[in-house]
Amino acid sequence: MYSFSDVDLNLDHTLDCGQVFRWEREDDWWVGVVNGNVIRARHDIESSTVLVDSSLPREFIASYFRLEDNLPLILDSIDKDRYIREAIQRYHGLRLIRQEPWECMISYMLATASSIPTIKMRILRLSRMFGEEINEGFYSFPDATSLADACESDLCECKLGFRTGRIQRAAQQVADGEFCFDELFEMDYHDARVRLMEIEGIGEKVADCILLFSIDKMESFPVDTHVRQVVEKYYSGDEYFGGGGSVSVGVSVSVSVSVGGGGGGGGGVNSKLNNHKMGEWGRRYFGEYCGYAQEYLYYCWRMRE
DNA sequence: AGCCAGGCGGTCA
DNA sequence: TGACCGCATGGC
Repeated sequence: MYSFSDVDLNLDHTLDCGQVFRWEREDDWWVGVVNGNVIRARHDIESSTVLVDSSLPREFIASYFRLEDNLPLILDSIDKDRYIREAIQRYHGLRLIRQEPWECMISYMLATASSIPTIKMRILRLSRMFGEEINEGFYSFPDATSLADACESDLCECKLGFRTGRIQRAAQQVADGEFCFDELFEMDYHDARVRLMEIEGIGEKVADCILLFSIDKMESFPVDTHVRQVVEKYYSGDEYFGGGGSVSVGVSVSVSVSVGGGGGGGGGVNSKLNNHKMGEWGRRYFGEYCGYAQEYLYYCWRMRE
């Protein structure tokens, strides 16, 4: 049992916000399957610490929850307006999680045009069918070889819909070594994104999720239907779409993005951005930690009412 | 019954 | 480039 004291980590927000799919809350404990292990975690209110029950090394747990991220600094750097500030205040302690890249890739390929409960169900079925049983009722996420070699009828039982073929072909590329995740860590955000999008079934949104949640690219800003809605609602005014992104904060933004295209400084840039342009806007507006901004906005929007 | 869900790939103008 | 469509499945 590990004890982490004085950490800005809210398990409820972090594990419920929709970035991970293999955690469930059971009374006071969060129970999840991570890298082939069952992990239990809960807050101890009295001592204001996070307790983690796991046979994995303590350093792994700290890395998984990204405890090395300087959350106050990050949140301060994305605190650009009253909308994001509301989300930051309401869900303070939400941290990005450092997922295993292979599992993250398949999970978000499965997430296309699906609700979160449906995604969780698909991953559960895949794990039960092709993973290893850890404890009673808990199954590891299947490795690439298992999915690459899966027979068609078994895979079809997992009800992945039109994603079935994509998943198996991606698994074959990973199993063959034709696709290597290690290379992505060496690339910058844009190059790694292009590389991921060479895989059938990975577009801009899925690539951004993989980069943000498993490849340490916090300058990634995934635009899905929810983010599209929240940006259209709160950020449609000209004041958010003018030139020069950085307002305050001593963090220099090194994310180079060309939004212009035509017209230069003309107004009306905000009219009906497509998903691609909205991603570019998000990266420029929120800066190098825009991935955190995206996640706070996403969760806040999903929890409205 | 019809629409939406952490979209993508293809086509057509 | 922009708009539209089909793609399986499940929840409301």
